[in-house]
Parts: sequence; C-alpha cells; structure tokens
Amino acid sequence: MKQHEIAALFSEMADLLEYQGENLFRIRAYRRAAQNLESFSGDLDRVSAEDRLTELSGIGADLANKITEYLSTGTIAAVEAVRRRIPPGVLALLEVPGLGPKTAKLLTERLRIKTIDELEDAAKAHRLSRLPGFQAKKEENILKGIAIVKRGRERMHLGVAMPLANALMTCLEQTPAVTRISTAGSLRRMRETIGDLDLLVASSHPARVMEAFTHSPFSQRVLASGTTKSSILTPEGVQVDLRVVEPDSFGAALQYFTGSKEHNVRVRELAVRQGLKVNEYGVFRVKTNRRLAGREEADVYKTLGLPWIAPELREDQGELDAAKAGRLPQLVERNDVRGDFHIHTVWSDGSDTLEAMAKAGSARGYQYLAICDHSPSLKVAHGMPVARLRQQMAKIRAMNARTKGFRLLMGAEVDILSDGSMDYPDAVLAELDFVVGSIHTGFTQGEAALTRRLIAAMRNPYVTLIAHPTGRLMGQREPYPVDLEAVFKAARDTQTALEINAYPRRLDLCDTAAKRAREAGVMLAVSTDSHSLDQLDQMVFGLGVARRAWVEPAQLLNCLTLDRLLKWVARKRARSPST
DNA sequence: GCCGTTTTCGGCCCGACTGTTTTCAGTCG
Repeated sequence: MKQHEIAALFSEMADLLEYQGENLFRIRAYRRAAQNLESFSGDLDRVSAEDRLTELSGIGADLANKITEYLSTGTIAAVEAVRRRIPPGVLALLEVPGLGPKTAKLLTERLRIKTIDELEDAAKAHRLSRLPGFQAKKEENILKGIAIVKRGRERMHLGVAMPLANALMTCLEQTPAVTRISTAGSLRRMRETIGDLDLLVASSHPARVMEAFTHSPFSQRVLASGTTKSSILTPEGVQVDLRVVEPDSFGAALQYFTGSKEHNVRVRELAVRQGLKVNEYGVFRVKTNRRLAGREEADVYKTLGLPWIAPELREDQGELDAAKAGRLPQLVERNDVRGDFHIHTVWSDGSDTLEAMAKAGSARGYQYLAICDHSPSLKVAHGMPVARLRQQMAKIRAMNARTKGFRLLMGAEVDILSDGSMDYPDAVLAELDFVVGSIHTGFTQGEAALTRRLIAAMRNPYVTLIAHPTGRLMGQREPYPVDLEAVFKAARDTQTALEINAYPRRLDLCDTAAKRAREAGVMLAVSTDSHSLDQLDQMVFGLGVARRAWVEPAQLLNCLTLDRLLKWVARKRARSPST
C-alpha cells in the first residue's frame, strides 16, 4: 500500500506549496497525482522497476523520480525541504473556512500566528485589524470560522443527509416560483459522507426562491446571500448551499453543481479542445458565444460527444475515458434488485416478525429475503441456539408453503469465531439456504490473524456471504485491519460473495474497496442488515456504493432470480472444500 | 508539474460572493 503513503506526501506537498503561494498549476499537478495514486490498485514496485511510472495519468518524469525515490529510501527529499521552510502547524490554519493560503501566510509572517488558538486570541484582541485589508468584519468572520472548526466539522452520513435534503426540497417546493428542484453535490453522487448539502432550483423568479430559502425554518443563520447563490446554516449546524438558475440552464447548472470538481475540470478541458466553453449556464461555442445546450444535463454531455454519465461515477476515476470509448458500465439500478440478504427479526435482535418482514419484502417487489438472525455466541443480540434456529426454520418452511411468488430463505448470520471456525456446526449450516459469516468480536487480533479468520470462513463450503468485511462503524469504530487483497482473492477462489452493507454508518465494503473487489472478479451483494421494516429502504444507500464501484447487475448476487441464486449457493457447496 | 490530431513551450475550467476595493483579490465550489 505504498501508493497511499506517496499520495499522502504529494497531497501534503500540494498544501505546503499552496501556502507558499506557488504556481497553482504545479499545485494542481501534485493534487491530481495524489488522487490518481490513491486509486491505483496495481503493483507500484513493479511498475517502477519496469520504468513505466510515467504511463500513469498525471505522473511525468519529475513525479516518477520522486515515487522511485520514496520506494527506495522511504522519503522524498523535496517534501522534507519544503517542510523545513514552513513553520510546523500552520497548515491547520487553512482548515478555518474563509481563510486561505494568502491570509494564512500574512498571519504567520506579520503576527507570528502559528495555531488556531493563537489566531483566536489575536482576533479577540483585535490585533488582526492592523493588517492591510483587514477590518472588523473580517476579524468577525474569522472568529465564526474558528467556532465552526472547534465544533468539529463532522461530515454527515447519507442516512442523515438524505432525509434532511428531502425535507428541504419539500419545503422549497411550496414556493410557486420553483419550477424544478434537485439535490446536487456529493449527496447526488452518493458519497458515503456529506459535508455541505447542495440544492439546485430552476426558477424565473430567483429573488422569491432565495427569500423562501433564507427565511425557512431550516435557516438559523444566513452565511451568504446573493441573487443566484445563498448559503444557510440549519439549527443542527449543517450548511446548505442553494443555487438558482433560469429553467433554460437547469441541466448545465445540475452538471456543474453535482461535481466532482475534478470531473468538471476534465469536462471543461474536453470542451476547450472542441472550441467550446462549459459553465453553469450552458455549453457555448467560444467564437460566436452561441449557446448549444443547457436545459437538460444529458444535452451537456451529448454536445461534447459523450453519453450521459451517472453522478456516482463523476470522480475523475476514468469515467470520461470510458464514456468516450463507449465503455461506461450499465450500473445496477433499484429495479434490478430481486431480494435482500442479512435480515434480522424478533427471533434475535430485530424488532419485527417474520410475517411482517415477508410482507414488507414482497411489497418492495422482491422475490426473496434471507432471514439471518444471530448465532448463539453473540449473546447481546439474543443469538439463537441450534434448537431455536430449527424452530425458526420450521416456521419459515410453513410460511413458504402458503405463499407463491415470494420466498423467505432460511439463513443465519453466523459468527466467525476467533480461530476462524463457525458458530454452528457444518451439519446445521447444511440445513440452511443461505449462510452469512460475520466477525463481531476480537477486533484487536491484528491484520494477519483477522485475515486468516476471514479466509478460513470463506473456505467453509456453506458460507455464502461475508458480512461487513471490515467491521467499521463511521464515527464510532475504525475498520479492523485486514488484508483486503488477500480476502478478495480468497473470495473469488472459494466463490464466496462479499457484502456491501447498506446500513449508512457501515457502508462496508466502501466504494473504493468494492471497486477493487469487482475488478478482482468477486461477486458482491448489497444487503441492508435490517433490524426493522423501515431499514429495508436503506438498500438505496448500498446501491449508491455499488454504483460508485461501477457494479453492474451481473456482479451483484441479489440481482439473481431466486432460481439462479439457489443454484449459485449450491455450486459452492458441491465443490470439495478448498485446501 | 503535466501534456500535445493546433503545440515539446505555453498553455492549464469557470464563475459567484465577500469585503473592501473604486476595479479587485481572496476564497470557495
């Protein structure tokens, strides 16, 4: 994973250079190289040894040398040199919103301010107003910015952001001046966490929309307010940016406001090479300034000779090349999903009955739900002893006998014990339709042991799916250390599926890991880990991760029909256990 | 610092808002 270390160094270098007021394009080159390295999944040592580093996008002769230098010495002299020139800690100043490199440099050089605390003291003592271009208002804004940093700019997970965005949109839709409305930004791209919420409105009366927005119950404080762009802070401390454009520009504005920034830069570069200009108002021919597109987002891409690109792909991770070559994935959609795995009920720690879950699954158009309550060692979750599991199986069999067109699968979420063995004997697992293996204990065993544990479970012929493979809970628990590449290889070799857990705090595998798993030929499954009826609808969050991982229906276990799913499970069981 | 179906040098995406400016720099997305 050397590429991540190098990416971090390049990224730091970009920040340092920015602080120094270096050439912006040089800074961007470091940022771009860092981003590309971050998503590189090959063998960096080998590419370096074969002298092919410059084949990587954004890596030229200079950065290739720096990578080689790091691979052989563990440091990059140029980064060390720049570090020595800059007072330690000042980069933290850049975290204050509204405070950029120019101001940070001014503060350090003129007032010797090196930390956010020193900055706060200086602002309170009105020492900043002695600086050129500084007056009371700027001092005030810096103090507000510090307050935001200190409160902790924690990003929301999708489970918080999505309902808030929907409530805001419902509120704004009450205004007659609003003709179209959409989410944009990282929420529309379905990133796992969201910083600020971005909303876009089409209207011919922007002032009325802005009025409604800044005076709504969601607006506790107005951060910025213009005719086309305003920002508010909600009572929960969430920043919401609203952009209003004429209906003729809605598509172009949606494209622009959805981002990512890196994707947009690429799109605009592509436009320039065709004598075109893209901004939030449309696509224009540079020479004549004639507008060629703007009302619909798809027209923006079409005018540049591209098919529409799904928002989840817009991260400058090769989607533009794929689009040009006509090789965009046919991303999985909600209607492709035929069922959900990993469902809990009152039989262990869920809050709804088998009957209620079956009804809810059927109502969502599914063919099947795998009921997977906990195994006995997970006492806190009322894990079921074998006898109780068999009672549940009998009940499910009886229910299935009475229904047509929908089936509950007899499953279990079985703990993978610390030695890699399963919490039910194989003879019991063999009675089940679907077995989910999970680690819930012993997170501190270390990477080697945890990896061995997961691989041992995958070698069990009855284990169909590994749930939440890294165990992370965003904001609560870091992922446990595990060699994912080894896990992917074992998953493919043993024909075991890996879960994209759709619970918004988990989203585990995450998008980048799921993408690597897919590239490694692993079958994935999105499951909600539902403990109540409503949570079945969290499928959409897991699908967001799958789409960000370029997953097509054929790569997702729960897009199989019931018949084909059962055959898939049986095929692994028919193979003799791997060695 | 990267990159090339105009180019190996001279470009590199584009615009809104704020504060303080009287024409713009800084910051943000």
